[in-house]
Amino acid sequence: MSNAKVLPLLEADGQGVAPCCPPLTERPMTAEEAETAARMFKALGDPVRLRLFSAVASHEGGEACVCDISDVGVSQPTVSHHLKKLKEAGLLTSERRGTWVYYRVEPSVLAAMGQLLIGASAAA
Amino acid sequence: MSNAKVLPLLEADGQGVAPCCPPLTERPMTAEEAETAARMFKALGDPVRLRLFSAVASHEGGEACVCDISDVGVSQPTVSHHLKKLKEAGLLTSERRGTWVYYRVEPSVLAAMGQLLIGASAAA
DNA sequence: TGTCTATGTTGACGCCTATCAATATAGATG
DNA sequence: CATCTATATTGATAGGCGTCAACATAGACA
Repeated sequence: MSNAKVLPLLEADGQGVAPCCPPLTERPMTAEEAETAARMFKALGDPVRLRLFSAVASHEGGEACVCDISDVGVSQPTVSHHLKKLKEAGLLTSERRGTWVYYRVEPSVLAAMGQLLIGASAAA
Repeated sequence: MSNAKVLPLLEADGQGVAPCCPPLTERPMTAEEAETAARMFKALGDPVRLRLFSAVASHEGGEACVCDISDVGVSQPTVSHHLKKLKEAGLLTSERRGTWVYYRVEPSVLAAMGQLLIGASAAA
């Protein structure tokens, strides 16, 4: 039941997800939209988290065990802390398989963020 | 001489600009790449800054006077502070025209950030 | 059950930052 | 020059956050 919650940037939409906000350039964001979207940008606003996220996103299958990505120059508790933040921001999901925990990036989240910045582009 | 400096995410490339980093999903980012890119995400990671940025980006001509966008629920010094941060992050440039100061968004920055998230997409 | 490995949690510490009031600066205009 | 408006800077304060050591938890395996 680790990942039952809905991603902050996205809203449940049947079986898929839909972006929360219009592109940045379309109209001024409302306070609520900004609150939601900023949470995600904030999550990527730390160099260590960005490296962890990139490590997961670029790993084969779009998922990686913590042990595969934890070589980022900080202590193990700090890695765990950052992965938790990325999870809370809706950027990663996790699943335990035996001894290891695997983190996975939701492709639609990347697409939604991209649309936020650019406008029309690839959908998940 | 307000905007002589080069944008952090981009590198000077003749008269244009080129992205600093490969897409997040291509390979794990290096520490340096992450440091650079995180600075920009961090700048957008505050709700007030995100609203200010969106207000400028969505304004006609891609630029706006401070007086046009400062209705975001915080004091005038705070608005000024956030605009400065966005400028330091390379997301906005500013120019004084008479009594007013106009902020402008660099389109290539949006494209670069989008590429970082999605991969191939629109170039400036 | 005991032990080992992998990962998460807690508590503490120091730094960063968002915010505001007060003040300063720049340009326009009288 | 005096004054008004628009924007920036300064200084102070409170809360957030990144980091680590110490400890806790969860599976695997003997």
